[in-house]
Amino acid sequence: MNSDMKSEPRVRILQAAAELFARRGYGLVGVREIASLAEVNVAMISYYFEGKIGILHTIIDTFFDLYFKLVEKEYDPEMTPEESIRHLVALSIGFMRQHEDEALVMFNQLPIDEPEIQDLKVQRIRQLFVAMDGLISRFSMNPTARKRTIAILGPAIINTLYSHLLLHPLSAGFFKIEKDDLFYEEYIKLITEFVLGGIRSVQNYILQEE
Amino acid sequence: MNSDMKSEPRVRILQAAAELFARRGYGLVGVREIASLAEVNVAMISYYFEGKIGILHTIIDTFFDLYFKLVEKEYDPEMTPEESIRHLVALSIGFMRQHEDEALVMFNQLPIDEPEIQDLKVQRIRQLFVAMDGLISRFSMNPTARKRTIAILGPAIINTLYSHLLLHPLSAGFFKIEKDDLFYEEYIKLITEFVLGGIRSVQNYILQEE
Amino acid sequence: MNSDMKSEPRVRILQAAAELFARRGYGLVGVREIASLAEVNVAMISYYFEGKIGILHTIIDTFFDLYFKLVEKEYDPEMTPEESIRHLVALSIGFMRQHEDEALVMFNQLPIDEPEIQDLKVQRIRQLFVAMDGLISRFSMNPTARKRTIAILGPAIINTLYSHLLLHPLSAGFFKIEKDDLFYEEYIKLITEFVLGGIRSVQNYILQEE
Amino acid sequence: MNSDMKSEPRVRILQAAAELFARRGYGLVGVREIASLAEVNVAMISYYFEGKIGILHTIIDTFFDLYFKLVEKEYDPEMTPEESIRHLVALSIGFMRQHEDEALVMFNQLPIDEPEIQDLKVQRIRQLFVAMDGLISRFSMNPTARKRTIAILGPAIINTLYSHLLLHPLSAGFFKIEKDDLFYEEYIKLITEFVLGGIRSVQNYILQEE
DNA sequence: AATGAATGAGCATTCATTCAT
DNA sequence: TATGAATGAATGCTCATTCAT
Repeated sequence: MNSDMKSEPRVRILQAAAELFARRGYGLVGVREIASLAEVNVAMISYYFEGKIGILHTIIDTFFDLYFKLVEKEYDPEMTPEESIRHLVALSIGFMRQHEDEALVMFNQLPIDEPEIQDLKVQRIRQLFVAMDGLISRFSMNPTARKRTIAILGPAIINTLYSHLLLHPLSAGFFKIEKDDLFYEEYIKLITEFVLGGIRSVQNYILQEE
Repeated sequence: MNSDMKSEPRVRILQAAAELFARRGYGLVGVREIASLAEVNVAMISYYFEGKIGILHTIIDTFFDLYFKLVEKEYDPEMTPEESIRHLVALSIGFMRQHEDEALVMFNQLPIDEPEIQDLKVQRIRQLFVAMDGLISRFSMNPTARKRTIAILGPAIINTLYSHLLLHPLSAGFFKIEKDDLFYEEYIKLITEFVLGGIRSVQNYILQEE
Repeated sequence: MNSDMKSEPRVRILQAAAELFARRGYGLVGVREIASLAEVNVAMISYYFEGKIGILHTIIDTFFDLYFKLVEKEYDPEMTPEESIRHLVALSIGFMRQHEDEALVMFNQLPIDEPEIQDLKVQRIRQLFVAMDGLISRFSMNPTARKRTIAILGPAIINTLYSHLLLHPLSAGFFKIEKDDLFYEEYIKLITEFVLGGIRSVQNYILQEE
Repeated sequence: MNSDMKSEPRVRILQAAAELFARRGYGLVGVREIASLAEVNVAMISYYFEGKIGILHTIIDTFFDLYFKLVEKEYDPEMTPEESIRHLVALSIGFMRQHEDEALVMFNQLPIDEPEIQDLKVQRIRQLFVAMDGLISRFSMNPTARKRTIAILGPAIINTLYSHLLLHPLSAGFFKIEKDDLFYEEYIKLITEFVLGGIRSVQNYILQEE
């Protein structure tokens, strides 16, 4: 038997769905298409995930669970704020590189307002902001400044980190850049400098303002 | 009759579709839903736009046409690079505020790989990168550094500018911030500092490296 | 064109559905089967009736509307109780002969407990009992006796009237009786005597008991 | 373990199926629903009954076997015709009270024209008519009169006997009558008088006619 | 005797689009 | 322009049944 070549059906469905959702959007992908790519019977989708929406639910859930587990494991309270950010940026970009489809699904399907998914997203993004708040709080700021900063910079930084996923497929076309190890090395360096420079700049601006 | 209260059917369809596409994604929105919100007969959609995909096409096209027209009008070659960026950031954020639904459709439906749309997006995003290249070129960099910088920083900056559209609906929930004039004033200031600081930081890093 | 040969699609769907529901039960009949027999596109079923259950709803509604309209038209307050019953029995049997499929659907699909249908049935059967109460009240009985009588005899009489619809397809097989005009003439006579004799007998029994 | 509380799986399946078929109709009930209510694995249904239709087959078969066994045991050739009918009416109503679900399934699923079931029903209902013929034959009638009488009165009487099962759930709602021992005592008395009165009346009518 | 996974066919419904009016 | 009816394909899902264990 070659059954040892395939992973179990449940996992194959998740992988197939993530790939298709990322490329064509949740709404345009049919369950038959997923089942076909995953090489399972259509009925298995309802069997394992209680419907198409359940796959999306599981993808997002798993993505965040893995991410937060990773961050928790790698977090070192001894680091300086700058070291922390350098580490986190590298960590996050590496993670998104490994889970490219899932990350794209997560961010691109964000506006889907199926109630079941909406709740999940609110909860998960909140986790992200809480974590980010902990981080930024270590830069010197008064509480008010910190609140507006996190509310505005939080989304900006998250969006910056995954920018290559969203736009690079297009930009790569113009600049003939391959997304290999070398590219990611460079990407991490530049984005790290960009984010750090951006935060410092905002910090100064706020201090001046007071 | 109150028909004088309504804008013309073609426009009503575009507005209704933008709103629905932004909220629920292109694939999950049906033409009947659009027609119903626009208060037109379903057949009118094929009549005006030759199908559902034609609406998306028109939304993206119009969005970019308006944006580039605006940038062209406002661009002043006498400005210093920093002034240019300050101006462009404010301009772009203001524009996206005015065309929130259309911007969300543009960015969130990016992954849809319907060939007809894909071509359009590649062409339009290229325009964006070309414009951006012209801008960043005025910061002192050698040609190689400039290429990698634009390939990486381009997406990062674009993503930063519209970050509040994607994530703010969620972040606002946590921080109880209303998206009023005051918020946008603050948002433009901080994002401007963030982007400028980020660019300067990357510029320094590249100069050091050489 | 031969379009003048067919009745309008809405009506064809109702007729086809009544026939199939009567023969095979609501649950075993598919919308494709109905559409095929009615020679319409499947989508027309949702278009006209908002789903399969809507057809059943309409069949039951129409059946009762027609019946009550008929009874109302034919009712003559000058008749003696016995004359009234004789008239009603003949009327009802004739009506059910004309609307055989619909009557079978009505009575055989009674146990289906879809909430939307259940409500409808309760309401319609109540109408039937109210009408029956008005009739039986004219036989001499005290109020208590009348209540138990109507509660028990009501269902018995209704069931008696349509007994040939439920069981005759089978009994006819044994006795080689055709359901022609002659049969119905005989059927009406015997059932009339049966019902009248039954009511009189119960009436006597109750008077004796007191 | 509380497994000693449950009857054996085969019986649990039959009971669960009877209840569900009676309430929602054979076609609308799924095997998973039956299995779930019976607390057995779905596969057991095919194992014990060779498919869903096999359950219906068994329910009808068992219902009639028990009924005819009861009638046979209780039948007393010494009784007068009237005594026989009085006895049979009481017997039949009592039996249907005990096997309410099964009786409802039997009568309401009558129109299902699955060939396998159709044959079964024809055979069983024939048994019923034969028995009934034996009974009515003891009222004085010439052979021709007897044939039409049995063909018409047979279904009428059967339908009368189980009328409370079909319509009483609804009529009870209006008259606030509980189906307790007292109700059944009354029900048997009135239905007995109704049936006897009806038969006598038909008998007289036929004698007059000759 | 019993299970959970799997199958392929079928379900009711909705889709974007077309067409005669 | 605008409409309501109509179409055929596709939608997500559930069906009864089977099978290896």
